Amino acid sequence: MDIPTKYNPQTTEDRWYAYWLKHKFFHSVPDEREPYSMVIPPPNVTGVLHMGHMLNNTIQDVLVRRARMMGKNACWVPGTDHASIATEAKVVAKLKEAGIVKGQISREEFLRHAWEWKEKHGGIILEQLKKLGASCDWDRTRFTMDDDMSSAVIDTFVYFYEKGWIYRGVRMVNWDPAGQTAVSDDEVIHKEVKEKLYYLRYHISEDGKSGKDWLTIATTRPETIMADVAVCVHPNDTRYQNFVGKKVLIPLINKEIPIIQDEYVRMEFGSGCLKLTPAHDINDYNIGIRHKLPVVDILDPKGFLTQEAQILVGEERFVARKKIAAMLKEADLMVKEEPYTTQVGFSERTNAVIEPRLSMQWFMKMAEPAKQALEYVQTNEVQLIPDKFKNSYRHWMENVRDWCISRQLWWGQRIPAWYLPSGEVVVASDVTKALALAQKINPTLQATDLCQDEDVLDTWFSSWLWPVSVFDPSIPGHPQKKPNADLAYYYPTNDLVTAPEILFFWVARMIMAGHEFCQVPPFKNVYLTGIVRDKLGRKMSKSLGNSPDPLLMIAQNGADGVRMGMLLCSNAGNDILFDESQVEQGRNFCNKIWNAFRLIKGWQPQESCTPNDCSSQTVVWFRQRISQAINELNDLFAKFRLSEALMLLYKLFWDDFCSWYLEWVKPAQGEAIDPITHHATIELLNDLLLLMHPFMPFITEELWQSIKERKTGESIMISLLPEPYLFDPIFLAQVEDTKEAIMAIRSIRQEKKVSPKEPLDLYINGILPHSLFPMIQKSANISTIYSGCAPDSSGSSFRIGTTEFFVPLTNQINLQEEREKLQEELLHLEGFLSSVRQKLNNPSFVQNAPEKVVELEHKKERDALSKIDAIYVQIKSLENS
RNA sequence: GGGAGCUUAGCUCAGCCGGUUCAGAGCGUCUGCCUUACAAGCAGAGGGUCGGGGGUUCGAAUCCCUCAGCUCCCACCA
Repeated sequence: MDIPTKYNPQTTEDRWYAYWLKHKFFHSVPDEREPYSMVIPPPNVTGVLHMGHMLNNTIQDVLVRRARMMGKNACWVPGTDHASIATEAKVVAKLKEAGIVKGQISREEFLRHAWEWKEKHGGIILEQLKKLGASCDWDRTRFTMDDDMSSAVIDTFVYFYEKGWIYRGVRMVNWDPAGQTAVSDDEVIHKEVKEKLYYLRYHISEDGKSGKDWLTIATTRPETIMADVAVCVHPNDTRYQNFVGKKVLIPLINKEIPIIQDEYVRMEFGSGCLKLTPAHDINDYNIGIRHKLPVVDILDPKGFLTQEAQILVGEERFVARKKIAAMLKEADLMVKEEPYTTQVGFSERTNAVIEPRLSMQWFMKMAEPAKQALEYVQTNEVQLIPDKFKNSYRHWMENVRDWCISRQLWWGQRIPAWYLPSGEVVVASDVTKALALAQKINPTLQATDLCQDEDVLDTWFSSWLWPVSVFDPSIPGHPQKKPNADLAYYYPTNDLVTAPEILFFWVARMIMAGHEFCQVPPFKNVYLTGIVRDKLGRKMSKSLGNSPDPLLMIAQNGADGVRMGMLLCSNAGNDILFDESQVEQGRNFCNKIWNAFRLIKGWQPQESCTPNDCSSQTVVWFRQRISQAINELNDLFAKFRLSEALMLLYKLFWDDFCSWYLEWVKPAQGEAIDPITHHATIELLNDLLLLMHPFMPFITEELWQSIKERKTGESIMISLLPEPYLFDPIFLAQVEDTKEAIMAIRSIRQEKKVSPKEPLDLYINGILPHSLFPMIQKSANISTIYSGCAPDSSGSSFRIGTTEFFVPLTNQINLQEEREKLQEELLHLEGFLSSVRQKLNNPSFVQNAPEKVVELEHKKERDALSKIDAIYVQIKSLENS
């Protein structure tokens, strides 16, 4: 036999993936079967596979492969997201390297570069998914900026605008000075930052001149004082009563601003005086509105100080902060500075510090859609797994704010709004329609008079359509239209696998869009994975360098091993602490499967052989065992407990099949196997491979193809999972007792230093069926098994349930030791008995506990008594010998 | 500041609508083995007063209260 002793994934994986592709096994078209559909959470088009993707997509692949093997028409739609900010940032950086500045080229030119970049790097991540074994329907690959997908986005915008849910307004937004765009609240990450709290001296103005009195004002942002429009104190603050109505001078620029009162101010914070800077702080902005204060904006979109600032013009905001601090000190206007820890918002995409900024943006009203999206989850029409996320989902949906959907970028769907010279705006899906609308306002207008909005839409404004538009992009914006065959068949999808961090801004919004355009939510189950962390619990990140390279890992351990390593430690909703040694376990398991195959492959059945008692009983047992396991598996899958399902298969294969089944049916050295057992074994291995295939697609295909003659075009991945036979739980439990007996005898051998090669006798007194004796004989090397009580001779005894076992041993026995062991067991049993009796003698127990529980205690009592008797007999016989 | 969750063996976790001798699994550890598929292996073994304290109950890892530690989400406190 020339099969290598180690499984080599490299030689098989690419071959089988190509085979699957060639035969279009991943491809799905609507037919009469029950559909099973799923859409991939589209990764960033320019992204690279990381561990989070690995976990996420492994889970999806397991679900989809299993559904396919259950006879369903499985369709897993892949694709990528245009990721407007992230991609635009990358393209800008790339252009910069080539000496091209974004602001100096036209929008069209920039987009040409962006598309070029997308074409070049766009498919990488999808190619990587193939290495993992992902069985996506690649013919359906979508991109959120495909023409028809973009049309869907535009039509959706027009639809909601006409419905009155989209509006335009000046608001304080989260401004990303690096990306130079507004971002939504969800894209702002708050981090704790150690900063300084500066206490500044604002002199009271005496006719525009610096008076002798002054107020101390605490701020973390001294560079914004030039934008101050007032100083604010609490109405109840007696310290400052006298100053209210007076004016102070802004330090350095000596601009006069009023001292006002507002209850927002916290008297105990800082000095109790708050400087109001409406242009650069949301709270100040709101107070400003209440008091009808002006707005002075001193920052440009890039975060540099403007002419308005009068001083430090052209300085970057953080540079300006340092410089102004020095200037204030110099001018003796700095009372003190102290360390201060505060929350600062960072842009998720560019990591720049978010600048609150007033600007004209487009918003979508969320109150209405959120109500419906909440209800679907509350009623479990959309089931969150695990459901602990329901609470925070509800909290978010009940406190949802309007969604800022415009982005000051070029890469994305451009907002379909056109401005008239008069400043009025019309919204339509294209310029022709826009002109028609405009001409209703002013009939003399020409297309050239219209000016389209420069902004694009938030990426999520396209992603929320994903489960609809991948099937039928003509439906978003047109709910009255008849859906095409794909949408009618595949929608709603079954499961969605994604990360909890995008539960709100993606999952919830998909539910909203699905409801609006298809009247039903886009999926039934949402499986929320955890975050992949390293074994120290740190989030895996590029900067920490603690993320292993997934492709390298696959190359070293095989995709099956990696998939298994990921899944073994991942429960829905729990973060996974990933350690590469887990992948080793997966690799080892592949090797185990491989070697089981080697053994079976090496057997040469001989027609003249007939099954012995041990083999036939073993086959009967394992058929039932596998059936029991199938039932358990179905249950675990129904609850999405994938790692437990995998563990069950791991133990079923390694322990039950390899350690017990194969050892029991294995012919003695030099002997041949009988054809019946041989055939049964191949069938059982076949079933095991089928069951494992969703988790470990490659090795199972490789072996499935080799254990039997297969025709071209056949594949394990399109085969049906085995159906369970009837099984007898009592019989299965008896086999478990049999295994325990064998282990006990092995343990005695080890303890008494009796070689496994030396045959022993065994006495069994109890209910174990004789049909199982051959298994004990074979695995424990027992020459004869006697039924009945132990003889009066030296030896070692043990009990399993109420069955007694006795192994006669001649010289090896230390009577003293044996007696002590029995005494110890006796003591334990008596203690147990007394605790049981205590319960039974307690009237309130007997009265209150369910009958079943009381009866159980009685059984415990009887069993304990019988065991105790047996031990007494044993001790007595020890003394006699 | 508000909300959610976690704490069980050296590690990762299951058990938690109270009641099977219930204290479990995998990995790791220790001991003995190159035993005719596999040393990426085989056979054995050890290991936890279920975070601390209190309560409810005939009975608590499981329910309640409290304290401690950790994590995540949300939030406009200069």
